[in-house]
Amino acid sequence: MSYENLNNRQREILEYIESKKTASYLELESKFDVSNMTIRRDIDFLAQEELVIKTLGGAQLAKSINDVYESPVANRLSINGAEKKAIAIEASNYIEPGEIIYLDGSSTCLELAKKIAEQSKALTIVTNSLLIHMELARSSNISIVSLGGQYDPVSCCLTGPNTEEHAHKYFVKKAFFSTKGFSPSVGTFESSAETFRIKQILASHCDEVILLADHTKFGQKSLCKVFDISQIHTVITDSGLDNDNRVVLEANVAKVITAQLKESVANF
Amino acid sequence: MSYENLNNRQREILEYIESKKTASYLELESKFDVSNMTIRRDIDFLAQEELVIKTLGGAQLAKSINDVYESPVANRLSINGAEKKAIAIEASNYIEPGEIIYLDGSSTCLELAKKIAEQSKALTIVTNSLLIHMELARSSNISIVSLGGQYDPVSCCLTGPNTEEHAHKYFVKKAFFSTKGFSPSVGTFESSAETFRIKQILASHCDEVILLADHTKFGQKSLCKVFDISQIHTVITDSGLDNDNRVVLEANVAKVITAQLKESVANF
DNA sequence: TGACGAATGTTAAAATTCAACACAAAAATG
DNA sequence: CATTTTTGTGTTGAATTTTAACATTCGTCA
Repeated sequence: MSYENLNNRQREILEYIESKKTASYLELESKFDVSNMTIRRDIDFLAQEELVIKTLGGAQLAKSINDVYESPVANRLSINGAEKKAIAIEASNYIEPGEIIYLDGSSTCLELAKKIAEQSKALTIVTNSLLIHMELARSSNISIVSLGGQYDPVSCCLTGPNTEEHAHKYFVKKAFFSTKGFSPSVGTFESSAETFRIKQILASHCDEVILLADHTKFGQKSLCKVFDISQIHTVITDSGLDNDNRVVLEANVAKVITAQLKESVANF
Repeated sequence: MSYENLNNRQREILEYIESKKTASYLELESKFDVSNMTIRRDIDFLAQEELVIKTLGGAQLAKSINDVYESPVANRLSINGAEKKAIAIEASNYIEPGEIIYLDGSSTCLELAKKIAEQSKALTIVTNSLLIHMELARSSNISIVSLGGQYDPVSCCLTGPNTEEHAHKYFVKKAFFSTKGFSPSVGTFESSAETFRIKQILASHCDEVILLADHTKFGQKSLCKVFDISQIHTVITDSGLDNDNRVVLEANVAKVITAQLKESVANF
């Protein structure tokens, strides 16, 4: 599922298919100047990973929720997929039936939304992410509240002043956020200011601010600081976190939950 | 695309593939007791309609925007599909580049949204329908504004007091509505009061109220009246409308646009 | 009835897939 | 440093699948 399994050629083949929606073996053969069999094996692999679908003389894009999912957010999904999934499982277990929850529009929260939709807890979920809304809409036990506003095609989220105003109306028990970068002594960082205010509003309208941050986020800083470390009640991370960061983290936030990663990211 | 093109066997094959996600020609051959070639041609047709994807020895489900689309609204799409498509084409031609538009959450407006997404007019579109939002999100020329609020899984729309409050903020040039029933002397009717207010608010916040009503809607009344005939500026209907209704309609609304139905619903 | 068109069945040629083996380069081992 | 092992790639031909062309059946309508 995650891109790190792919070698260069496979990655390029996937990108090519992503751009053209479909490609023939012949086409790819000459484009990459390798034998038919090699392309064939690459496609076999990509098909196993469910990234493409094999057709007669070639392959086409698989993406189950086609167009909307071809968003940058969806692509980001594949990065550190195992960590995000593990964190999403821990996070979903941390949610009690009946609770009112906010999910922000990050790829990690999208994973969490998938887990939530699979379970059948009765929940009320507030979100400004179209992708999360779509995932949750599959489950009949979930009452969904969307913050309206201007749609941002890059993040697949609703943003802008009207979203912010709408956000002021809602109060939730647990608010889940992800982040671009996280310093366990300083706080969280984002590269754009787009969703800055919405995150701030919801953080001040909840009982518990929960940060989902896999170990690769630690130490990364970015353009603007969103949350001060003192605002964060709970952090859910994965077992890949090094000890130095863990010590600082545990000193600065009230609760740390660690999702256990399986040793190998097995492809069955 | 719409189910009425399909014969019984094709419909059953599709249902079978929908339930099993994938099927082989062999499997289908014996299941329907026809020759390999017949199944093959059925699958070819279903693949042309983009309902399934051909794979080596069979086919698998295509469903582009998977699960959410299995909603009651999406199913309603297939009813009078030809009429709705024809009306949607007329309606999309009636929209000028740069305009600000409202689309309500009906199946006819969803068809219109598809047509709009296919074209590349730069538009700003306000909607409270998740399905319409998803369709429009495919096009990069469209600025989408979502009315937030409580998600209603039956209609796939956002409703409730917060949606209404949000709706008060927006003013559009043309507002497109559909309806459950329509009397050309009285007005429009809905069977539920859910979206009543939102429709009313937008109708009072636009320059032009446009009703999309295929000929089957005429004469149908229902639980509650939404628009008085005097509120409606323009009606787009199809050529299947009988003369009596047409005379009354033209006497009561300023503009009537008629979408021409093709005699046969040809498969190319 | 019989001519017509649409849907289905039959067949064989063409194309594609697949599995087995061959080979070379890179990595691991002693 | 030579060697074994592993990994990735190429080649081949048999097996399978697809395709196109033609044959047949069925129902409809003059």
